[in-house]
Amino acid sequence: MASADLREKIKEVAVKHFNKNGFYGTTIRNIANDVNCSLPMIYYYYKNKKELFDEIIKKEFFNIIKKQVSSLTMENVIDFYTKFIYDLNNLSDYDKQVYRLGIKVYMSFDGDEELKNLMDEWEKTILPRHYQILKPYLKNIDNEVAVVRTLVHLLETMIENIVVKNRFLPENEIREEIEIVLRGCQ
Amino acid sequence: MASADLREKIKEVAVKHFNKNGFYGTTIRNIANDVNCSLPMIYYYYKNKKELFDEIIKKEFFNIIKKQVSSLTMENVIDFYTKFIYDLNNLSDYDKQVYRLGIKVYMSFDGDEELKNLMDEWEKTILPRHYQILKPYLKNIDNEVAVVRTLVHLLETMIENIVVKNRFLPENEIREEIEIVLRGCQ
DNA sequence: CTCTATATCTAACGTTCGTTAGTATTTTAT
DNA sequence: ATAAAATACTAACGAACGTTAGATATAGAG
Repeated sequence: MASADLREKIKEVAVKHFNKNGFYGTTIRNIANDVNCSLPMIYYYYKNKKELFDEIIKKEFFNIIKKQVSSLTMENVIDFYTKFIYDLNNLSDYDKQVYRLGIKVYMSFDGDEELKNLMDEWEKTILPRHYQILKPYLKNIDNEVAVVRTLVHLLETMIENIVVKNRFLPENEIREEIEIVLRGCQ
Repeated sequence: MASADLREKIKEVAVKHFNKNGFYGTTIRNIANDVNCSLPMIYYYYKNKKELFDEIIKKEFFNIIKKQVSSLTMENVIDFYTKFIYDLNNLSDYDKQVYRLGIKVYMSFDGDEELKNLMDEWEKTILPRHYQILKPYLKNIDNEVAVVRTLVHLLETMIENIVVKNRFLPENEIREEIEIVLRGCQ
């Protein structure tokens, strides 16, 4: 097997194991078994178990998040947010599992303090970003901040449904819920 | 120490450990250390680690949930749901941690298949129950089901904020968000 | 006071874990 | 073709784990 491929395959399998059994429930031996390589090969490519876990969150998870953020606003906010959520349905299995593991860490259900701090930093940027996106459409609304907060809360549950509970969310249901919160805008 | 007390204390400490480190990251030795008893005492009161974990979910968690469900509807839905969520802030530390562990299992971030099935059964009852509560107030609304679904989604995020992320949610913020979703009712 | 049941302990068993030392194989560069 | 570097393996170490055997202490009943 070509070297870079094996390194990626290890990470891919590790994501599944960390998701299913958590950091402590995952063993290097089980990963090596599923990858069909010997146990020390994991240590050839990763310093130790923690570094493997860290790389998944720090590189893979935040890559997905950054990709998502760079998706551009459309002329219609409701269309934009509907697409924003609906597109999660079509994430690759690997991306979905990485996302799921990220949420697990985000809720401090797994991972260490350092990763949790990264997540807290990330979380702080969420509300302001959506406030910027929504601002132009919130002219004739009195409780601007509450609407943004409510929408972000709603988005969070929908993301969890798709990514954590692995459910398909139909576009019309997503749109309905977003419309209920943003009804009265523009 | 009186016998029944020790049994409860073990469970109390176990909840903290399972929350912080997950099922596999929790060791009977660490629990015994924190409880200040010898290791085999855990096995005197619980068959094994799994039974200890199971009892927390099956008895403690579902007790909290059942208590919550039995809270009676008030004349005003918005008051009712605001109180429903706000009261979570005042849960005891122990109850909050038990609730948190339950959510962890609910999202299948921990626990085994059997517990996950219990959670799935529970989940099926959520939407219908809230539909019953809201029905009288949804007369002049066309998309009844979507409103109920959106509200339940919103409640879920707020519960997670209080119980999982351990944040205090002020009553006015809770009310604002519920009002946004239920605006136009009654 | 003694017997018995309950509550608690020390010590250990066998297993599995993360990790590494040491060695062999394959690829690449010259 | 051969030396060097990269990739892979077998085997093992020491530590920690879940669990239990067996002994000891405590308390209530007669």
